[in-house]
Amino acid sequence: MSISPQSGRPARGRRVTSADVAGLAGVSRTTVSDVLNGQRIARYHPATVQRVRGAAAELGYVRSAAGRALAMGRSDFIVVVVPYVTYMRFQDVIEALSGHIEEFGFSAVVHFRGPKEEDGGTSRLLTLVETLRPAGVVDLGGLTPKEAAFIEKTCCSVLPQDKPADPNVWIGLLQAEHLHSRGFRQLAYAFLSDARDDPYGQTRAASVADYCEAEGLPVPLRLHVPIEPEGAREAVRSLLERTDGGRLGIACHNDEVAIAVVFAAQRLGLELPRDAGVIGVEGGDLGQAMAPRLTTVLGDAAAAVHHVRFSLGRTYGGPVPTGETPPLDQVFRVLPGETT
Amino acid sequence: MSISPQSGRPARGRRVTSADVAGLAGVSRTTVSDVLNGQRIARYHPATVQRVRGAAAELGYVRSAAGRALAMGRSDFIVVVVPYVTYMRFQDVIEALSGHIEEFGFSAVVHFRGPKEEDGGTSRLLTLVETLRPAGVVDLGGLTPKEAAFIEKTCCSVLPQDKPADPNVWIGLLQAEHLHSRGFRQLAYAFLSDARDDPYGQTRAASVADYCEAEGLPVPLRLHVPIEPEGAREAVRSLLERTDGGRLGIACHNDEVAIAVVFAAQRLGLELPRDAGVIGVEGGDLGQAMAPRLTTVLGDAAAAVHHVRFSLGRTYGGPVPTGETPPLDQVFRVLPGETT
DNA sequence: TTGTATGCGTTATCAC
DNA sequence: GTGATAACGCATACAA
Repeated sequence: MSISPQSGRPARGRRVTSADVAGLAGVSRTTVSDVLNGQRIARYHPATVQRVRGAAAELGYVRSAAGRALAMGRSDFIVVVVPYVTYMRFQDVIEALSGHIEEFGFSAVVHFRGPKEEDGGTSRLLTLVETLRPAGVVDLGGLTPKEAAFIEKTCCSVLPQDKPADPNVWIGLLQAEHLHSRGFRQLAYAFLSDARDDPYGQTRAASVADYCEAEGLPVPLRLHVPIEPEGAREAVRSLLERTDGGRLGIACHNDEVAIAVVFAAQRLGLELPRDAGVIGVEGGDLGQAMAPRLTTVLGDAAAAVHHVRFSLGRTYGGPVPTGETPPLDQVFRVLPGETT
Repeated sequence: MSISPQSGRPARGRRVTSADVAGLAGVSRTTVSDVLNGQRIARYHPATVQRVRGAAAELGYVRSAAGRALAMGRSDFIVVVVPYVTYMRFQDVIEALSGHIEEFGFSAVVHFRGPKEEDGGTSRLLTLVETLRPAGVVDLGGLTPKEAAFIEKTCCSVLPQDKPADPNVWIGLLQAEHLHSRGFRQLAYAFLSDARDDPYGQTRAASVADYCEAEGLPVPLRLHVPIEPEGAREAVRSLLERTDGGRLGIACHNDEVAIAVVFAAQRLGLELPRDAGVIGVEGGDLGQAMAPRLTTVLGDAAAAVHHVRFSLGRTYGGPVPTGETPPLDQVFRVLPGETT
């Protein structure tokens, strides 16, 4: 049994351990652990606390994730699962989410899902989760119920637990509502024609369909639009052939698709919004910078993930977040342009 | 001291450990470790190897990252550092990178840098690195030399070690070259006007400037373009005031900026490419779907990060990757549109 | 209020 | 060829 250094600095090259801090501060490792975790800080003499903190700072001590995870049975990481979708304003979401997660003392680990990577017991995600034993998993969509159940059972909670009105439902609704309010009765949903599975698009399209049914509008048409002039024109043309010639309101998967549709329609001799209406989503300012200005659904990334903060607070009992979760109708709103 | 289960299945609820596998297979933990890591597999009896593997599979055993990291001194994670830039085709890069990383048996942990988050000893990144003790760090740009040195010193290697011709240099060069070849002699670089620090933009602008100097062109102008109609128009107008009226070639930070510039120029009565030229970058197909079709620099995300695969192979001595790293002029190329 | 002993799951060293 | 044992760094129940 080697003698742990009871005083002085640890040998250079070795990583600083809590024993080193304890040695420098002249206390036990237990004390160091308690103080640095703010566990039972009240019980210790203030001077002791200061000594420990000073020693830790002086040595540049930082807890080992490995040791901690091993002892506690789970790590301080929270895995953020990003579905396999093309999502323009994506970094903003991650940024906001990371902020919330770190506020609770965790570190965000972003995991991008691959194409058609479901179940199969041995998916990358499941392996990561079993390997890393994270404190939690934040689902940005695309997690199958089976997977979620598996994760919950084997290791940790999946947030948000209470599916709080999927934002995609709201987005589809806003798009349909807006188009209808502008006098479009025959609606269509434009998917991004792409290898991606697009769980978001499915939900939004379904939401549009629900709106139409509720309002007594015809069943919405569907089209798949590639981001490329000829393909987009083809898609729109084939769409027009399927209509009775009435004014068509097209809800698009994102602003990229919307832009492709707008120019395809123009090339086909349609005039917007006289002959057809187009609305995008994701509030890229991009659509606003071009002509015609694109009508779109503007989203506040930070607000959109705000409810995760509540889930975190509830699950990990940290400081209760202040402020209310913004209602969805404040998170997303229609930004009227010149295409509807 | 509790008796470890020497046979039978482990208690339900407990996680499966290598001792469980050892028990079921009737061997020691050492053997399990060796076999499952393919360490000295030749020395063991084939039947033993099979028994161990079978037991592991049956129990659904998966190594604990924590235990492994603790014993080895470092984890099997590789941190991918994403700079604080808006990067349209960003998911593709991460995807390709993750693929490479997992090919070597590591897991990718994507870390997004925040705004103005440099040095300061206690940055999020440095904490993560010291906490997680990753096997390596992949720098997508934005890591200061000081930070890189610190990381290399305290824990692990930073890839790619041999800065292989920064792609951004190449991008700037391509843009400048193309504009020049279309007869534009007075160039300008359009930054994205945004809170982001934009290490990419700086490099690209510098590259454009270098080209101009080498070719005897006037020093390129600079402008900052917000993605929004009025602001963009203002930026372009103020740019025009600073020129002698000659044809202006504008290299843009990305396609978003380029689109904003194109429409701003149109609104100011300029006709492209007669009065001015605009070239974007990032090869969003987006620019191709609109009118006028945008001239842009098309990039192959997978190819762009291919050199990281080599760095990985060199550093971790895994299977030597096959195929050559594609030269930069195959990774990026100009896609001519109607704006130059 | 502080120290001691033990376990977490893995890998490495060495004895058999 | 295979097995026992000692770290690795931290947290925690328990003894003092």
